[in-house]
Amino acid sequence: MAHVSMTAQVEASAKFTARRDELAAAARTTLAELGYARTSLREIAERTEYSHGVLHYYFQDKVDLITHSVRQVKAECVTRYDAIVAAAVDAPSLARAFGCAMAASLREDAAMHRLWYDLRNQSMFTATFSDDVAEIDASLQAMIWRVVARHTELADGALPDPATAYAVFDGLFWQALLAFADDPDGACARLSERAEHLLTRLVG
Amino acid sequence: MAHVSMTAQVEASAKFTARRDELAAAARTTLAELGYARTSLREIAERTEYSHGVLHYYFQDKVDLITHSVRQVKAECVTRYDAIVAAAVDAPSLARAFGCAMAASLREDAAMHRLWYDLRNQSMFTATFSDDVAEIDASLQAMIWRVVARHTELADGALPDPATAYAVFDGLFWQALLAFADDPDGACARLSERAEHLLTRLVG
DNA sequence: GGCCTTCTTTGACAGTCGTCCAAATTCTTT
DNA sequence: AAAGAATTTGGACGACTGTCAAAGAAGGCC
Repeated sequence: MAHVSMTAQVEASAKFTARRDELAAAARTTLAELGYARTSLREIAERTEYSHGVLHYYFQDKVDLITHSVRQVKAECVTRYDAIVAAAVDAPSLARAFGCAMAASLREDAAMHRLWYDLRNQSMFTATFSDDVAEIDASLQAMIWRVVARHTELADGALPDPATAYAVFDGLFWQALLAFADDPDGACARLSERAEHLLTRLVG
Repeated sequence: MAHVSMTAQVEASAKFTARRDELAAAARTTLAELGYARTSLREIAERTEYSHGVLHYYFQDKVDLITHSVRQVKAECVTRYDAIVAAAVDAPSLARAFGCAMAASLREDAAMHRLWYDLRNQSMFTATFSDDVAEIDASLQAMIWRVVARHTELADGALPDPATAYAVFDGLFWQALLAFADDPDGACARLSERAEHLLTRLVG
């Protein structure tokens, strides 16, 4: 029954990693809600149906758990604008769709974006997540660059460099996220308009 | 001896606020070094010549102390580019001087900027410093706007809005600060170049 | 000198934190 | 059903936190 034992093992392993992801997702929720500074393992456990001790069964320590959470963040937002790029037929409509997509992302995933900015900030002090953060940051920059490069193709404009393009839209998004708490609708509307305008101005 | 008593009081008060500022400066140093999440009152006290108990003699509680530290940050960086604006004779030289000034600020005050971004991030979770943070943010936006508006005067270009201008240069600076840890010289050089280029492109 | 106000230290307190572990429980296999 | 492995629990630990109060030191005033 070698293959039976093997499938049992992979099933057990799959179950193990599934629960890992489940707990890491709870950690993500907690981090997004309370911020890194006030997130404790007991707070995370309270967002699950388990007790706090189980976290050390599935993760080596707190850093291991949070690292897993950080890695989950990446998958959620790295391909967000690719559909828009693929569907774009001319530069103005791409710019408009991009602005709308940014605003939608802000509206729907504000908590996750707060978490991301918080963790990215932490990486300046702890250096524990700095590798993961750098990797995600590079992915986001590449994502923005796909939008900008496509817009340049459609508009026959001048290209900025990828880093500048990312920095600019990132600054815009951060500002909108800060304003989102007070005035969600206004923040989304302004972000949409400014992102569209900035894309056309930056590469046109 | 009424006036003697009064001057004594004034001197005592001055001494009191002077020590407050001294302790708040130590808190600032600690926050910049360790980050908000790991800054404790005992860590702050270790950066002074006093013991940890004295902090509660000069400040009501931890929030009071950190609020004082945040307010100190403002005075340090709100008029940083004003001399450049006053001295500018034409648009290209203003843009160049602005880029150089940003790079210099990054090089000389990297720790303070890290602190500022960390505290601004915290304001999204705690709401304790959100008023102070918003006030400083508005001051910084006004500072950037003075640069951009002056450049527009000199170049006869189109004006963006103050919020967008601030967001764009803030994003640029944040990115440079993150890169500064690995490669200080390169980060400063790139920031200088990009800020100069972006200013001319944004308003020209 | 001694007195009184101001300032500083020290130690304690109640909580919370990450971590660990033995016991209890659930699930799987025989 | 019995036995074994895998999973979960909940309490304990030492360390650290913000806060506070009592004791002590320092300095000006009589």
